[in-house]
Amino acid sequence: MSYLESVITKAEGRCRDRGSRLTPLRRQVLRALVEVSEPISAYGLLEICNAKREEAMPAMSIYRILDFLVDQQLAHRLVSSKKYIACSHIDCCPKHFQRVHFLICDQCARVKEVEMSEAMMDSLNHVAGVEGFKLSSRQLEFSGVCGECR
Amino acid sequence: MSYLESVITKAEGRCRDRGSRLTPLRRQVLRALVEVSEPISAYGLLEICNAKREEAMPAMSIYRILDFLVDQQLAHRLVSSKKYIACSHIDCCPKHFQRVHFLICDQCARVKEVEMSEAMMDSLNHVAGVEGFKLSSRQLEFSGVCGECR
DNA sequence: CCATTAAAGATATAATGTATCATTATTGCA
DNA sequence: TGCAATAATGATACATTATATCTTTAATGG
Repeated sequence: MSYLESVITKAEGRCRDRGSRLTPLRRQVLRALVEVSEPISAYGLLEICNAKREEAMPAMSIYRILDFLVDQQLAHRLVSSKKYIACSHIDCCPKHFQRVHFLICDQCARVKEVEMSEAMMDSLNHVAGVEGFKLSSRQLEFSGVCGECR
Repeated sequence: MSYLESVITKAEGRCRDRGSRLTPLRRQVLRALVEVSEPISAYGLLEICNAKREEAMPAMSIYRILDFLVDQQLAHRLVSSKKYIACSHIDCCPKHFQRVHFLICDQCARVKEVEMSEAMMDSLNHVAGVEGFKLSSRQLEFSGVCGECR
């Protein structure tokens, strides 16, 4: 079984566990997202999907489905670049999702998911706490230059 | 002299020091941005400015001017909400700008600028470094709930 | 005062994202 | 099974955010 197929199977199981369904359309979108493997815009992904379909789906659908995939922790939305990327932990465990953050290369735009240590998150929470804020766990996006581009 | 006027005067000086000009139009936009004091979209700010003008300026102008203000470290662009806010350090020193990050309240949308300690930035750089990344100093946006909303 | 450069105006359009209502598919239950 | 309730998708329209490009006006330095 190819990596792609095993990812889809895992994803399907995870959805089922959460009481939701990875429908054929959603599966198609997820498959395309995993295949491109780099951040892609909603419309970019729509174009790829529609190229493979006889009936084009509307933009609304891709947004709905991407929302669903993010919700299911199968994909991430990168707010700084308005792009989407498949979660790099689909095929292992979903526990990473809460502490995942992103390193985004300014030059090649590639993305690396990283996990913050408890200690680091504690420090960040402390900084916020001094200002009276309670941080909600949300992903951080760091920009920089990746090893390959240096 | 009002706070607003002192801010504008400071801003003008800072621009001059950097060899650029805070033209009347740019001043008008900055003034409006300082006055609203909360994050506002480019088009929202455009509307406010145009309400005060006999001749409406085009959308292009507000984007150009906001880019300029961000460049001059007089304003910040909040990428997560696609809004702009005046830098809270216009009237003191510009040295903060490099280490400024944002706490954004999920509920009231208000924003607090915070500075990270050297130690914190070192830790973050270390995490990135392990993955081969060299972070470029860019602002981070943390979401959470502010003291007043809790 | 004129040439050069910077800023602003004008216009069009691209890219991103959402609202809403109709239709189709799925599921659970009598 | 068959039907009601719910979930997903289709279709359409439109709102919001952002940029490209060319023209005109203003400022600045010699």
